[in-house]
Amino acid sequence: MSTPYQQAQREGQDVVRATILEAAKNLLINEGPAALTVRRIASEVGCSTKVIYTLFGGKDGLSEALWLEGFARLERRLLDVPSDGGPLDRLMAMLAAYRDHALAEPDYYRVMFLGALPGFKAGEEAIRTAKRTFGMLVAGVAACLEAGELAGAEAPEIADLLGMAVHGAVSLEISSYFEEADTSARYRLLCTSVLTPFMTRDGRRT
Amino acid sequence: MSTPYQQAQREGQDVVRATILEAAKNLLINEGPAALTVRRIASEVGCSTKVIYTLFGGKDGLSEALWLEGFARLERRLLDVPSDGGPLDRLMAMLAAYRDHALAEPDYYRVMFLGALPGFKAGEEAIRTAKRTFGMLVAGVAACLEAGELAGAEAPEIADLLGMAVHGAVSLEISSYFEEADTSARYRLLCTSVLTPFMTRDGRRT
DNA sequence: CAAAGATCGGTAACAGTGTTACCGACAAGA
DNA sequence: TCTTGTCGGTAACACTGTTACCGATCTTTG
Repeated sequence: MSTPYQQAQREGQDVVRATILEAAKNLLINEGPAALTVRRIASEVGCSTKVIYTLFGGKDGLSEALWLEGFARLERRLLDVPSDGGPLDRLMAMLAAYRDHALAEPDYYRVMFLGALPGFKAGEEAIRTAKRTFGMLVAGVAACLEAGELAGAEAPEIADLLGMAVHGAVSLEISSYFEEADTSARYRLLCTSVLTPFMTRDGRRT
Repeated sequence: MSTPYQQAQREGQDVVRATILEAAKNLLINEGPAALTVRRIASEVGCSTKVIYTLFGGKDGLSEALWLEGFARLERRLLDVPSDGGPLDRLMAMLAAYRDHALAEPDYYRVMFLGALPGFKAGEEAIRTAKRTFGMLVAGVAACLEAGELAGAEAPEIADLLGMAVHGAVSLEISSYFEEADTSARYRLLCTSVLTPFMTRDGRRT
């Protein structure tokens, strides 16, 4: 029960919503999370702050939209990882892609994992999305288990270990806690170290 | 060249400074980083906001004081780790103490490593303090290398790996990204996994 | 077709935040 | 004693997220 006008209006609102979100994304990437104020975004798209409140329900809604966008980008990046070679090679490539993505757009990583948007707490849909993205890592580990290149624990367990280590490495690197140049080799070393106890003779040969 | 009055005044300022810092610490632990506003702290100790600016030079100065306090607490905790057993046992105990401390006072950990105080960037002294605390971990690893319980890399390199993994585990656990109960065992598993590639036969026997 | 009702959005305000200009009170030095 | 200077309280400024008001526009009704 909706007139064509209502439908058009709703579509128009979707366009406006997308435009606002686009402005917010540019602001986040170009000037960092501190620039993400309601007034600034409104002035960027040339509307009043009220529009953001009716379309996003406040800054938290906008924060959640950016959160989801960040995970969507990460997911796209992980899906782009080629699957030449064995499952273990692919898993390592996924871990490398995770770091590359975080370093390429660190402010998204700050929004997703470092609480860069003060006061924002992820809602239900956001958490489901995060778990789905993390599931790609679990699947990568499961493939290695099936192929016999890893063994000794369940896939979620190993994926948890990888997730923790990888997150620690990336977040410290983003915060520039370390200052050495060869961070990439150290990252690879961390990943292989975590996986070593689960490597079979088959896997080690690779 | 200072009159007794000036000295007394300076000591009095030190007392006031300590009082304000105490109020800030209580506020941080009891109500979290969001409650740390200049006006709130001033009203807590019953003075004007101006005092905080003259004694700390703004909120950043107070943030840095809290940061230093957090590292001091962590350092005390790490120094309390008993040294019964071999160096590797002690290293593992230090890693466990690191997590215990972070989980016991998570808001301090948020201040130190998760940027809970928006806009605050660690200064020179703060970074030196952080490096000194991290040096305790390096020393723990070095002891293992000397005792022959670890081998295969330099102490700072292994300590970096441990630091990244441990930080990732703790920060994800604080953010309650995982929801399982047995996080302690998983943490131990992560630590041993990272160390496995560097364990000698001697170390493995323990 | 005109009038009543509803929804959207712009203006301007409110309650917060960090920060500072002003100004009175007090002690040090001439 | 009088000037000088420092310290601190008051009140403001610029900024934040958020919302009450109110005019404009569209839908529905008589």
